[in-house]
Amino acid sequence: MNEAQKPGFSRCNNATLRRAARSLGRFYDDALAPSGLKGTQFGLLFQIQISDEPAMGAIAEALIMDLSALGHTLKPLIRDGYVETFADKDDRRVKRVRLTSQGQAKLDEALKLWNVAQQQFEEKVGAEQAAKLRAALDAVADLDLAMPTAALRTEEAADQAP
Amino acid sequence: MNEAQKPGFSRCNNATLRRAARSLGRFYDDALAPSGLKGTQFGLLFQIQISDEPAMGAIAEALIMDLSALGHTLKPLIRDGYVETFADKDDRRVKRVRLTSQGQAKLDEALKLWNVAQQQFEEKVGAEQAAKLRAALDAVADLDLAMPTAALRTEEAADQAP
DNA sequence: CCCGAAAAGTGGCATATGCCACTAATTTAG
DNA sequence: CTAAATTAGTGGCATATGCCACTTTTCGGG
Repeated sequence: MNEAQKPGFSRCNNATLRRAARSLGRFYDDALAPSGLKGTQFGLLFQIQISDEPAMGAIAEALIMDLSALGHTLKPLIRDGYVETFADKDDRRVKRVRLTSQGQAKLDEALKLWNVAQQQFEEKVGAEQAAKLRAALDAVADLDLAMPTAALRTEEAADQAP
Repeated sequence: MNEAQKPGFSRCNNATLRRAARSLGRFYDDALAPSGLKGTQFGLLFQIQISDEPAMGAIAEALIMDLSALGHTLKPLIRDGYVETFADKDDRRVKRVRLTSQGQAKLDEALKLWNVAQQQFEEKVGAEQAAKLRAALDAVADLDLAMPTAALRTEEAADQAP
């Protein structure tokens, strides 16, 4: 097996990324623990806050996550009263989401904890370095990746055939 | 709210990392789909292969994942006959893991698919850039992060008080 | 040799994510 | 305007991960 053929000591970009995500995830989770929120929930609440009563699809797109996954993830937050949903006025298919006042308060509380973790992290790797890393990750996330081979034959056909 | 206090447009290192992981994860999952393995399973099988009948704890440590999580993740692979476990000769607490011949075959099969995805990715971002990114991610994963405040009072005490 | 502390896993419970099959509501052909 | 195609979500099923409470073994003193 030649060099290019095997993941060397984890040459797999995906495996490396997940490993780092697990590691950093635990750190942020620990930091946010006092608030009772997980890092993912914090991120989700924040995304909702900065958007204007976003539709579920909009959130899913922004976070590059499956729509149904978003629905699942949202449930505990709705159950705990941090978030509420309501139908769009013009398109009844669309369900919009917003923070409740309780959710806003919880987010504010978590934000303080988040700041500590974030600063701790940036202190370790350097603010500039961290910014570069985030930029690189955003670039990766927004890549237009698609398998060129068989699997997507359908899609290709759709593009090439009338 | 001042600049440093809010995650701007996702200034959260953790959120950015997870977002990228979801995105890239789907790409690799799609690529590996024909083999029936998920990206995580592929990575786990690979890790087992390059180790010498590793103990579960060793695998968990290498992948920076919770030991119990590893146990859960391993179940489907054992169920499908790709992996088998056996007790360590000297320490009955230790459970070692190895690929079955079937697992080895499956890994070889998946490796071909992985190569396509990996090359596709490196073609997009550049091999050097990808290597740098992996290095940065490994560095982040191996950071010795710990909250300085209350939560770890115990640990601090253990270090300072005899 | 016996006991309490430490180490390695297991099982249960909860969240995180995805895919697929469906349902409801819209939009677009004809 | 009506039927086909598209869009937005939901619910079910399966894997991914973590934490906590235990159980089983070891190990380190007395």
